[in-house]
Amino acid sequence: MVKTNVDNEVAALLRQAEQRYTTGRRRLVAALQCGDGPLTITQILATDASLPQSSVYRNLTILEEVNAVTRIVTRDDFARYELAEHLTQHHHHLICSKCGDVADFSLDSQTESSLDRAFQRAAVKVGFDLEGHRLDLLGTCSLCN
Amino acid sequence: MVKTNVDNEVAALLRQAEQRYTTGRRRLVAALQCGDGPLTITQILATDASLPQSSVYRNLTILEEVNAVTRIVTRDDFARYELAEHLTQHHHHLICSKCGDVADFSLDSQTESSLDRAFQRAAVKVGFDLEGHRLDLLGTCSLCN
DNA sequence: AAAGTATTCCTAGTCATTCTCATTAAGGGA
DNA sequence: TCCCTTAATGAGAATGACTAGGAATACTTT
Repeated sequence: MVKTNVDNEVAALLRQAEQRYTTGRRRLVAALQCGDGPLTITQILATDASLPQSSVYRNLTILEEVNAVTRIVTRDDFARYELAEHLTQHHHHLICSKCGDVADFSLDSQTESSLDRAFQRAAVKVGFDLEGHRLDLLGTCSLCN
Repeated sequence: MVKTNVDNEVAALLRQAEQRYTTGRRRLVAALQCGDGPLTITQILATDASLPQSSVYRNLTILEEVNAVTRIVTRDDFARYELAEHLTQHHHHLICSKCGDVADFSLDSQTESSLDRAFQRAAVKVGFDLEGHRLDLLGTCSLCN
């Protein structure tokens, strides 16, 4: 299953950094796989009440350092976390300006690669060394309108 | 001049909301026009030392409500502010992952409009009411590499 | 099983941001 | 122009998401 693969890959990433894949970290990764978009700390704690807040913060930091998790900041005043793209797939975000929720979506690969070329051109022009991009669509989600 | 136009438009936006365009707010708008990208509170205070911190925060909030200013959150733990797009022009951001600085850039209008169409298609598919988009290029700025 | 680490998780900070409220400025009417 | 009402200011205190300290606990290796 997908879950097992992700587990294995996260375990490998942690091992490379001489970190353990403990029960708490497994539960954290499992919680992140639940939502269909990045989750806030509060949502994570709600998903798995056995996780203590301070450990969630610390382990998310470690998982981010190890490149297993990505931290996302929208306009709310708290961060959201999701599994890194190489563990899932390249995608973007739909951000609801009413409820603040964030959901995933993808563009077809043709659009995506023409985007990449345009971005690369723009970056080179100003001497910027391009590593990636971030694309968010802003509007109102289907639940809010 | 450009400056005068922006001033007039900001004044109109504030008046619509029954807010005054006071000296402090004028200085704040002037400061925002200085950088070639969104500014942090610290940068604003450095640009115009006569502005008191608490007023800058409050007035930025008001200017944002009135739609004269946009608040931007990157991965740093503090916000950046810029004049709203309708007061300047549509643009995107180059975010340096080393120093955290944010600079503006634009795509040619052809690329931009094909982007818009692709986004609209993706949004419709999931019942999302699209209002705008946000595009950031991540990498290293010319000063940092 | 014991020693040596890595990890947990409660607690107490930290710091960007927001609130409070006494003071000051702006705009309207006489 | 001079009040007069109301909005805006600004210095300091409070808030709240997040982080650091450190004693207790869980692995791992021998």
